[in-house]
Formats: sequence, C-alpha cells, structure tokens
Amino acid sequence: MSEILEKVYDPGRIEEKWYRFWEKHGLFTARADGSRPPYCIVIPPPNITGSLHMGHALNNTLQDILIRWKRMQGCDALWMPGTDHAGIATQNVVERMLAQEGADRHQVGREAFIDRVWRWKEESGGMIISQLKRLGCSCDWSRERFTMDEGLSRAVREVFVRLHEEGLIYQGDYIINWCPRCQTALADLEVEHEPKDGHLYHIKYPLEGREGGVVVATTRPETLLGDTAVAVNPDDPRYQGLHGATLRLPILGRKIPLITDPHVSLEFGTGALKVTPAHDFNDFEIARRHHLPAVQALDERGRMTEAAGKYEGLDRFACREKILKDLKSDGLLVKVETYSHAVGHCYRCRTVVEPLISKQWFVAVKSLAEPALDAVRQGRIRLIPEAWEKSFFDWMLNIRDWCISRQIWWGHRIPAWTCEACGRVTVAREDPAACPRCGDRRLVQETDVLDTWFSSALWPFSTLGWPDDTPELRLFYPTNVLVTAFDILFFWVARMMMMGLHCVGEVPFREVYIHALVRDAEGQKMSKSKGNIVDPLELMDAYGTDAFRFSLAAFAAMGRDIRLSEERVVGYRNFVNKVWNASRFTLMNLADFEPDRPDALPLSEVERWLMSRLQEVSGAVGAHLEAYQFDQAAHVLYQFIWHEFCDWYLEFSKPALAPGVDEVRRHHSQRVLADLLGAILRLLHPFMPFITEEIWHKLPGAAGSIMTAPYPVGDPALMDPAAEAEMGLVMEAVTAIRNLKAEMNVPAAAAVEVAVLSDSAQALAMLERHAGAVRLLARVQTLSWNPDGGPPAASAKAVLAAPGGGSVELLMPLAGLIDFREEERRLNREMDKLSREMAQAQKKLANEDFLAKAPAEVVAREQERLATFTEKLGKLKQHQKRLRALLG
RNA sequence: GGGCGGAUAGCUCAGUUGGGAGAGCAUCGGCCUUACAAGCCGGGGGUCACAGGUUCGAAUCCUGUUCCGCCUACCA
Repeated sequence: MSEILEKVYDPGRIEEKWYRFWEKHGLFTARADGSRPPYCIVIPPPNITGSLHMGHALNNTLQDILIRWKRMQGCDALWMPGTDHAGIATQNVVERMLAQEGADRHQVGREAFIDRVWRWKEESGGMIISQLKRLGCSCDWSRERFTMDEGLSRAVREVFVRLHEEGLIYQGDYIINWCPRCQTALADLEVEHEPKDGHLYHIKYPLEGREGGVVVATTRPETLLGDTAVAVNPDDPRYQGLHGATLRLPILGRKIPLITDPHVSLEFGTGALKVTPAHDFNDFEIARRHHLPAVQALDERGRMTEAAGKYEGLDRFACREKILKDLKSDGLLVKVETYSHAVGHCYRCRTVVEPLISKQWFVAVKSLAEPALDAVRQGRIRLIPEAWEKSFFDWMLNIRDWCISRQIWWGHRIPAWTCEACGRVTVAREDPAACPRCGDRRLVQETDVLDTWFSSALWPFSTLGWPDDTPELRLFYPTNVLVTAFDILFFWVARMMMMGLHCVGEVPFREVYIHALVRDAEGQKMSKSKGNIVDPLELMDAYGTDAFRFSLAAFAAMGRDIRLSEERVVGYRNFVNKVWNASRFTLMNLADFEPDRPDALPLSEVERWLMSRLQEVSGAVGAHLEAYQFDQAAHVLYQFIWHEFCDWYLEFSKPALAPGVDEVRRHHSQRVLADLLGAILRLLHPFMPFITEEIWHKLPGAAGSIMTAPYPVGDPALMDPAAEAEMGLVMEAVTAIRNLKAEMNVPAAAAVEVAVLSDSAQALAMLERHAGAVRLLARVQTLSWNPDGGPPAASAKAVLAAPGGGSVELLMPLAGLIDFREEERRLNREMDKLSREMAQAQKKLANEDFLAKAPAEVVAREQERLATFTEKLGKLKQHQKRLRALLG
C-alpha cells in the first residue's frame, strides 16, 4: 500500500509553505471594487513594542475565523491590519536603551530622539506582524497601516483642528494625573487603582488666637504643606462654633481658614478635611467653589517644592516620613490608624501617580458621547454579549473630559503654535509661517504630543483613507464587526464610536464582539511579574498552529474568562491528527479514483444519513459563527467529524470501498467520500487553515486554494429524517451488541450469534438491510431473524425501541461463553435504571395539573417515553424470569 | 460605595426562548479490528453552592445568603 500521507501529522513543515503560497497568490488582498458584498474588520492594532501574547492570539484567531469564513462565502473580505505607535511604551523602550548608553533623551535632543525611535521601529517593531503571520492571519498586508504614518497623521491633524474649531478641544490649567517617572500627564483611564495598606494619620491644626485645634485625617500627610484650608460639613455639630475660624498650618505656621462644604462627610475620619487644591481632585473642586488659592508643594518629579520650606527637594515619600517625625515631636500627630485605600498607578510603569495642576489639552467629550450612546440605544451598534451595554452606558453617562496632551516626544505633535510677539495660539492643518493676528514669524510649536488613543480612535476610518473620499472608505465603512476584549472597551471602543460618528457621520462598526480574557490554568491574569505567561508561540511549536487555533475557538465561550489548559490543547492536537488520519484513509482509497468518470448509482442509505447530518452540521456551524458562538461551532465540528464521520461513516464505507469486489459501487463510494471530505475540509478551514489547505491540494477533484472554495451551507433538500432514523437504529443495535459482549466479558473477537426479535416489521427490515454492517461492526458471526421457536433462554438480552413504535430485542446466547449470574447482575442494573426513569414519567403523568396545563406535545412525549420504558422493562423482566428458571 | 459575572462529574467547562443533566480530560475494563495507540470498543461517576418563592414542571425565572473573580468610584 502506498503511503500517501505520513502516519502522524507534522505541522511544522506545512504551515510556512502555505502561508507563503497564500501571500504569493494575493489571496488576502481585498478587491475593493464593489463586485462582491463587502465584509470588513479592522484589527485592534497591536503596539509596536509588543510581542504576541495569548490575548492577541485569541483575538486574532477569532477575527481570522470570521474573515476566512466570509471570504469563502463569497464576500470581498478586508481584514485591515496595522500597528499602533504606543507613545509612552515605545518612548520608554528607547529611553531605556539610551540609559544603557549613559545618555538621556534631553542630551540627544528631540529630533535625534525621534529618529532613534523610528530606527528602533524599523528594526524591532515588526515582530508582532510576523507572529500574526505565524498564527495564519489572513490580513490584507498590502494595506497595512501604522498610526504614525503619513496618511494617518493627516487624519489626526484634521480631527484635532476640526474639534478645536468646534470648541470641543480646549487648553487650560486643570488638575490632572501625572506620572512622575514618565514625566507626562495621563488620562483618568490610564490610572490603575490598586488597594494598598496605608495609614490614616490624624493631625491637629491649632486654632489661631484661641485654645485648641481641629484634627484632620489624611493618608498623605506630606500634602499638608500645600493646604490652603480645612473644610467641615456645614451641618456638623462638632464644628458649629468654628466656621470661619483661622487655623495655623502645622510646621509652616501658615494661616488658613476653616470653611464649610457639603462635600465633606460627617462619618469619615474626624469630619474635618484638609484642602490641598494642587494635589487632590476633590480639593481642587472645593477650592474652585471657595476661590481658594492653590499651593504647589510637589513638583513634576514628585519632589517637594520651595513652598514646602525646609523640606524642599525631598522625595514625596521621604518627606512623608520626615513630616510625621516632626509632627510627632510637635505633639500634633494625634492618632495613626491602619487603613487600606486605593492608590493610583501609572498603567505603563506602575509608578504612583501624582495629581498636579497643569496646563493641558482636553477634549470636551459630553457632546460626543451622546450620539454614541444613541447609536447603541437604537441598535445601530450592537454589543455582543449585550450585558456589556450596561457598563458602556454607565461609563458614557459619567464621562469626564479627556486629557489628550502628553509631555513626551514620540507621537503626533499637537498642531498649535504660539506667537512669541502677541501670544496668540494658532491651531492649523498646515504649519503656519506667520501669526495670523500680528504677522510675526516667530511661532513656537506646542511641544506636547497627543495621547496614542487619540489616533487609535480614528483607526476604523483613517486606515480606509479618511479624510480623503476613497473607494475603500465608501465600500467598507462602516466596518462589520470589531472584535476585542473588554479591557479596552472604554479606552478604545467608546472613543472610536465618538470619533467615527462625529467625523464621518456614521458608526465605525455595526457590531462589537467582546470576547473573554485569557488567564492561566489557575485563573490568574497572565503577567510578566507573576511569571505565569504562557507563550502562544511555544504552544504553536509544540502542537501546531491549527490545533492551537482550534483550541482558542473552542475556549471562546461568551462572557467568561478563559483558563488556558494545555491538556485541552493536547486534546485538540489529537483531533487535528484524527482529521489527518481520516484524510489519509480517504486518500489511500482514492489513489485510483477517476473524478471525471460518471457515477450512475444513487446515494445509499448510509450516505444519505451522513449527507443529512452534514447539512445539519453545516447549518449549525454557520448559525453559530453568525452569533459569534465560536465554541459551539468548534464543538459541533468536533463531534460530527470524530464521532459520526470517523467512528461510523468510515467504518460503514469500508466494505463498499474494498477493491476488486464491485468496481461500480467502489467508484461511487470513492466519489461520495471525496465529496464528504472536501466539505469537511472546507467547514474546518477557517479554524484550521493549514492542514485543510495541505489535504485539499491532494484531494482529487479539488481545485485552487481552499481559501476560495465555497463554504458549505446546509441544504434542506438533502435532509433525510428517514435515513437518520434507520441508521440510528442500526448504530444503536451495534452499540447494544458491543455492550453485551463487553459487559459479559465476551472477547470482542469471539464469534457470537445474535438473534433479533421484533414485533416491528419495519425495524426488522431496517436491520436486515444493514445486516452486513451490523455483523462487521459488532463482530457477530451469524444473525437470525425472529427464529422459529425463539432463542435459547440462556442468553444475554438488550432491548431497543423501534423507530415506529414497538421494540427490538437482541439476544446473545451465553452457553459456553460466560456465567449466567453475570447476566443476572447486569440485568438488575439495567432494570433499576429503567425503573427509576419510569417512576419519574409515571409521576408526571399521574399529575392532573400536568396533563391539563402542559403543552400537548410535552405530554405526548412523556407518554411515549413511558410506553418505551414499560415495553423495555417488560421484555427484560420476562428474560429475567426465564433466566432464573434456568438457574434453578 | 455602586455595578457586573461566576459557583453543574475528580479537573476544565458547555447547557440559546423553563419540559428527558452534556463534552473534553482524568478514571475503570477490554482491544495492535489492514486511517489513526495522538488510536479503537465498552463502563462508572453529578442533591446543577445554600435557603426560600413563582410554576403542572426550575440547572434555567424571582428574592435572600455564602464564597470567588472583575469593573468602576472624588469619604480624605
């Protein structure tokens, strides 16, 4: 026998070959000519600093499944790829490189630094792209974009200027989150709050001109150096006589007022709140209400300023210790409690962020949020699963202005120029040569750059060519679906909605499929610091990309975290190997197949059964993909291919495929087998692109790439309930006989006789038609049909329900094979089980309310069940009686 | 503080309108049956977290409790 395929599938060789083939033949490239229905997904652009992690692998596998599926359905499928310049993260990477050389960016200078970043990007920034290719992603690389490339930068500038003209972008001094390490402002979202065990310090502020004082409670004693008031609730009885009093700030002795503000809680701490407008968000608001001055006690590096007096130059945490010591010696530290509270950290570098007052650029998002809210409310954008809508609404309704300026160099520089002569700020699409107000040519451009998410927010239309009116934009916008994890729902998805609606006037995507987060096998979020990262590339190396992708799809149940278990990947690797071997079997049997030779035979019963199942499975896979139920789609395919096609169909087909017996029948079976395998490969292709392409090219009659072959859809005309019923009975009979043998400890290979008894002529006819298959698969030597005089009493018996009513009894004579007592024990077990189920059904049917109120079909089904149980049990009882008589 | 999600077989998890508890792995027993030992055949295993309620009927809907996870928030 000629070895067409290796015995075990070896993915390594094949994957690279086919990816090159696809790229070479331009199979990923969208036509964008309107000749086919468009289907478009924009990739969530990975950071250029990143390398492929599990989140990427899942996210992109799901997108590729959708894109390959739609492409096979005949759509002009565009998967728009690209990367994100990741301002802070990328700058950090290059700064670290400089630090190793003993330099910093200020020594190098802005221009040279940016050159350096570009150089780094060219050398190392493409890693994730090659990793996506390794994963099999069928992105249209001919259209790959980068947030800092020329076209996208133009889109960024256009949007900035437009929003500024509309008064939706403004500049001003406000309190913002500041990262003292990255040296830049952060948006609220970029601050991650972590619970931290700290202390609540009770500090006494002495009253000016009278005895006593007011005790405040704070977690950050060092900020008292910037206090400009103490506030109490106006209704707090403890402080009624003190409103308007003057207090002396500890250590510095500065005089500050005691004010009242309803914001202050009566319950918390002492009811007295120290007000530090320059270093606390609430205090900033209070100060605005009361026109209090702000004293900046901390600088941009987190060190104390000269306003801190003798503490000037100290680091904020060192200062805290020093101040506590000084307060103690002054007798002003009244009490220290342990206290757990949330502390904000920079999402890029984990440094504790510092609220600071600073001049920054902001987007007024309220008016942008409203249309996005409406789009979701009206269903023009659908969030899937829907449960996310609530979070989305909550966030959008409480949205605060978005701080978009960053004090870094790598990014889109804000297109604003200040005139050195008259101070006028000009915001323009083109770099201005002179001040439009006074004509002076001494213009200084804003040094800040924009938040990376500002350019990401434009991604669905900037990548399609906006602000130009391109064919791509016309054809593919709005895109069909955005596939993402929930952790960037606010960061990115919401902002794309706002920008898309505002700039293009239409939603950026019609659906948002929000998938789970990948965690490790213990359910922990993967992170470098925990050391629990599972590298997707290692899994691909070990088990093959197809197995890995199929695993991810199978894991992707909606609305739940995924725990990555390597054992399951092994399981799906085995499935891939099963597909390989079923193909190997098929191809071995097709070695002499002539695809063009006519085949006059109609489909056999077995073939009609599997064809029927194939239609149902095809329909189900399509419906599941349509609903983003990737796990269900994978599961349906797995069950069908392994447990119906391989376990049963291939076994059934063996006799007809035997060479030299009936060549006409053999040729017919070959043709059907080739068709079936072709359909299975096509169904699997979006999940397992590599192995399916490899086998497709060896399959007689298959032409071109499987990528362009039509995806099977269920054809109702090929559904065949009669064939399904018939084969159902046959398979049940085979299983029942195998079961009798196994339970009776009869060797599987033993030549046994089986007598079939039935009151159903139809059932008998069905089994007789497939007698050969039953004998082969159940390993029975002879079958007898309703034998005269009945079968011997000394038998093991199984009872099946016949499809049209009645029953089928299978009797296997035990004489000389086993101990009858074993059969008695087995019978008891079986009868116990049946009795339990029967009692359940009887109880239901005895309930008059059930008969009266349950739908007729439910009642009928229950009656049918009861009848079946009763019949089976009766037959088994009778058998038991005869057996007992025999045993004495 | 507010919100969301989860608790189903030893493990990891499905279970879409309420109507016969499932899969994979693990486990036990038997098989080199000429595609596959990464395999084949067969078996065992669950008070669906707990307590109430609605219903003829609840893993599924409602209320409450416990435990776990996440998001979000201006009580310092």
